[in-house]
Amino acid sequence: MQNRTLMHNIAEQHNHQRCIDDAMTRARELCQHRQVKFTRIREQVLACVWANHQPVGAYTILEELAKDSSRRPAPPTVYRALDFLLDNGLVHRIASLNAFVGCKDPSHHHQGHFLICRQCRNATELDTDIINTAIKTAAKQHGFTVEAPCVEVVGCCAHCQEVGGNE
Amino acid sequence: MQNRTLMHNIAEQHNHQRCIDDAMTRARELCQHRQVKFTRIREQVLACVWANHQPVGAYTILEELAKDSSRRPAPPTVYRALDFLLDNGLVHRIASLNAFVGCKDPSHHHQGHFLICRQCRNATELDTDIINTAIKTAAKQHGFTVEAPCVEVVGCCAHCQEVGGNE
DNA sequence: GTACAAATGCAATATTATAACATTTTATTT
DNA sequence: AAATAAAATGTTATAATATTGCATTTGTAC
Repeated sequence: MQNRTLMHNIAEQHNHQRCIDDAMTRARELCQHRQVKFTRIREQVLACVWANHQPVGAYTILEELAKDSSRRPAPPTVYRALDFLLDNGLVHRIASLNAFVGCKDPSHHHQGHFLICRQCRNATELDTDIINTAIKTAAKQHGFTVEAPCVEVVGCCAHCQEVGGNE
Repeated sequence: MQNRTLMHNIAEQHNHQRCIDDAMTRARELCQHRQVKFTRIREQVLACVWANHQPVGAYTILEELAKDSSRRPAPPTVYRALDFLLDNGLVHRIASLNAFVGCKDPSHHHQGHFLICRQCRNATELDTDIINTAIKTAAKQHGFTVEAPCVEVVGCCAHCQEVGGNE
C-alpha cells in the first residue's frame, strides 16, 4: 500500500529513470572535472541512493550491494563511499533518519533543506533561500554565526494529502 | 580550555543554578498539573540534562546515574525516562547529535530550533517564529503540510567568537 | 487486601558507525 | 617495464546508540 503510493507518486511527478540517469551522469562529469575518482563502489552506492527519493540507510545500501555481487561488502566499504559522496556534495545525510539521499545540485556545496513525507517517506530538497535567510536573521539576534544549518521538516506531501488513506 | 570557555560563558550569561532550579520546579508543577508522574528516575535524568546547556547523550546520562546510586541502570531505564520527558515536552532531542537538551518552555508542545556552537557545544533554543514561518512558506510552495520541523544550526556563538582562540 | 495499571529491572540484541591494519589497485617516477 | 608512492578497498573487530521482551516492583483503584 505504501509502496503503491510511492510508485504512484514518483510516476506522476517525473520519469524517475531519467532522474537517476541524470544524477549519475552529473556525478560522473563532476568527478571528472574535480579529478576525483568515481569508482565502481561509489557509483553503485550513489545509484542505490538514487533508486528512489526515500532516504536510504547505510545498511540497506549494504544489502543492495550484496545482491549485486557475489560477496558481501563490509560496513566500512559503504561508509567510505558515502563519505566520498558527502564530501563531493553528491548526497546529503538526513540526521533525523540516519539515512542518505541524493543531492539535486552537487555543483556547489550546500547543506540542503528537506521536506520529508511521513507517509510515503519521500524527501524533497528545497532550493529557496527563505529558510536560510530566516535562520541567519534569527541567529544574528543572538550574535551567532551560522555555519551549517540542518533543516529536516517532517509532514505530509501534496500527493499523500490528495490520496489521503492511511491517516 | 573548552571547559573554561563553557563555564565562563554560562557564568556570564546567567546564574545556572537558578536556571536548573527553575527548570526542575517547572517540570514538577507541569507534571502535577498534567497528572503524570515525575518519578525519581525521570527527575534525575532531567536534572542531568539540565546540568549544562550542552546536549547530552543517553549513555552519558547513564554514567551520571551510575555515579549517583550504587547500582548502574540499564539503557532502557534512561531511554524510557527520556521518552517520558520528550512526550511531555520537557526535553528536546537533537537528531544531529543523538543527544538531549532541556526545553526552555515545556508548557506548550513544540519542536524547538537550535543554535549549536561548534566550539563550546552549547545549544540555544530559539523562540522566534521567523524560521517556522519561512519553513511553512517554502513548504506551501510544494503543497507540503508541515508537522514537525527540525532545525539544528551549527555555528559559532557570540561568546566563542569574542574569545576566539581554538579556531 | 486484591486487582489492575504503570513503572522499573534486566538480559539480550538490533542498528548505526568507526578504528586499525592488511591488501589491492592506480598513478607516478625512474 | 620495474620501483615507488598514494589512494582505495578488504577484513576484523568493536564502539556508540537504541530497542525488544519479559520479569518484577510500585502505585492506585476497587
